[in-house]
Amino acid sequence: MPELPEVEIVARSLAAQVVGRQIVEIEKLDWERMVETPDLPDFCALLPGRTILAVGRRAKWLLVHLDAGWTLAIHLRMSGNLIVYGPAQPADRHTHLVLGLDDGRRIFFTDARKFGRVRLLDAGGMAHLDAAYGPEPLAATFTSPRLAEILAQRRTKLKPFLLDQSAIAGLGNIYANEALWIAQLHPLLPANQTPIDRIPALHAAIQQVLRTAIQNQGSSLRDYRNSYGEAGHNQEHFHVYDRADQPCERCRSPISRVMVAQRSTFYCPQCQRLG
DNA sequence: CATTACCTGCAA
DNA sequence: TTGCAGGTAATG
Repeated sequence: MPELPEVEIVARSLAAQVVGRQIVEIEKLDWERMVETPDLPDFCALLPGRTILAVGRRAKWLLVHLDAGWTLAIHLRMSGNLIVYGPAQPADRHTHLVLGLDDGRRIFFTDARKFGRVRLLDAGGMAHLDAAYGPEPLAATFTSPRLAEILAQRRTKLKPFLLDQSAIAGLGNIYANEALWIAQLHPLLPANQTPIDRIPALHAAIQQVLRTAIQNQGSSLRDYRNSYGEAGHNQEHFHVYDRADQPCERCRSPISRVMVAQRSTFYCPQCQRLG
C-alpha cells in the first residue's frame, strides 16, 4: 500500500506521538517471519527498554531511531499499518506486533497480508540498508542532471525504471503512473532513450506528485491510514491511476490499462509519447 | 527479462 | 471462482 508519501506521513504522525517515549515491552508478536534481523530472541531482548529519539524515513522504510545506536526499521509493504492506540484497544487477528510504551499507549503493527517486515539495526546495518537504495527524490541533491545520469545507465522501460528502488527510492505503482502522465512520457519508453529535453519535465513531475500526495496526507485506497488511524485523500486527485477507460484530463482520450512488468499500468495513449 | 512466491480480502 | 491489490525477493 504505502509509497513514499504514505510512509512519510506515517513517520511524521508517529514522531508527533511517540518521540521521547520508551518501549517497555513487546505485548504481542504472533507472526515471527516479520522479524528479519536480528534473530527473534535477540530482537525480543534488545527492543524493550529502548527510548524513541526520532522517527524518519528512507525509501519506503519507516525508521524509528532508538537510544544506544539502534534503529527499528519497519516496511509496511502492501497492507501494513502503524497506529498508536490507548491502553484499552484490543489487538485483532491482523495485528501482529504490539509495542507497549511507558505512558500506557501502544504502537500496533497491523497487516492483513503479512508482507510487512521489521529489522532492528545498528549503525552498520543502517548503512547497509541505506546503500541499497537510489537517491531520495525530494532531496535537494536529486536534480534534473542527476536524474539524467541515472536514466542513461538503464535500458529498462520507464515504468519499471521508476519502480526500481535502487534507481530512485520511494515511488510505487500509483506515483510512477501519475508522474509519467504529468511528464507526458510513455511507460514503455526505454529509460536511456528519454529525450534530453523531457528529463526536466520528468524530474519536476516526480517531485510534484510526491509533494502533492504528502500535502493530501497520502492515498487511501483500502488499508492506508496515518498513525492516528486517519485516511488520506490524495486518491481523489489521481489523473490516471485506476482510471482505465475514463477520459484523459488533457485530451479526453480514454485512459489505457496494460500490464507492464506484472504491474497495472495506466496511461493516455494519445498524449504520453514514445519519444 | 519473465514468472512465481509470499498472504489475505474483496469485487467482478 | 477467478483475478487483482499500494511491494519485494527469489527463482528460471
